[in-house]
Amino acid sequence: MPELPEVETIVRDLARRVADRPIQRTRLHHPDVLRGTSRARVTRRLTGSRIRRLSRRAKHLVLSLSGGYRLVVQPGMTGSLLLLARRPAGTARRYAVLELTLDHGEVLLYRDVRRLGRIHLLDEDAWAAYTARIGPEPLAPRFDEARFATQMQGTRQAIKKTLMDQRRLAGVGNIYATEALYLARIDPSRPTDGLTERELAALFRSIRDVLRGAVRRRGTTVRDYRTGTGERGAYQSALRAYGRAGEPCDRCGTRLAITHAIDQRATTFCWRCQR
DNA sequence: ACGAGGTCCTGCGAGC
DNA sequence: TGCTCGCAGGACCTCG
Repeated sequence: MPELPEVETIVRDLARRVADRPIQRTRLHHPDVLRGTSRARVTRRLTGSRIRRLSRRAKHLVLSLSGGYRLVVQPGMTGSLLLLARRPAGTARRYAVLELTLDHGEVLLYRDVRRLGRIHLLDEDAWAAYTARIGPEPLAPRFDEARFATQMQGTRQAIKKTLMDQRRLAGVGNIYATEALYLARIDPSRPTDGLTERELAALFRSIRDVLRGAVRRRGTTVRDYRTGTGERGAYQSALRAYGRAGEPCDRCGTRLAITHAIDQRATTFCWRCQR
């Protein structure tokens, strides 16, 4: 669910508010989200340490801790991170996965309805290996057309699937891949290695435009996504293809089509303007 | 190297 | 109203 713009929004909302604060207590309600670590290890490393900073890498939230460890949270489809004045009670406690009690009784809460999200606890070396497996950040100042073209090289799988491959490009998921291809007027099922230099350039621009626009509007809330302050994003009203199957294309009026032929994921597109 | 399909989970809306 | 079915923003795995 949360793709780059959603995770970026959460980080912008919360980074300053959690930086340099102590973790006084750790409550892990669903250890099944842990990967490569155990409840005991997580509790031991978190409790009594301090949050140095909260940042984003691709679609992942990164909590850097004193002591050199990083807690990496992949929100998956339905995860969200919230800073609360006190422990959640009643229905707010439902779906709580990890509760970190900070000072002044405030609680940093990770909740995740479907629990497809994952949590890793990584030391410096493990983090280096983890981040090395992820592709470049599309909004980084140094990321340019040439780098994008290089990342897309050497595969004939559908361009939409390549865009969503986190090893090739960081942070793009189903919504923004769909939108970027619509804006660039490229058929999502085209083999990646068949795209011209010109088409790749158009796609490079549309990816950045779409992601920047979505960050500006604090993300897309289809259902579960919430910002770091618990609000809904606003980019859903700016979507031009995703979720609009059956509606007219805003360029040519043709009804937008939907297919599940690419990686079993919903893809909306205009068969007339996307070639 | 690639595509297909299963797995992890729960909730929701559609249709009967 | 209550049931089942299919689908949902992600990522990992195996198999052929």
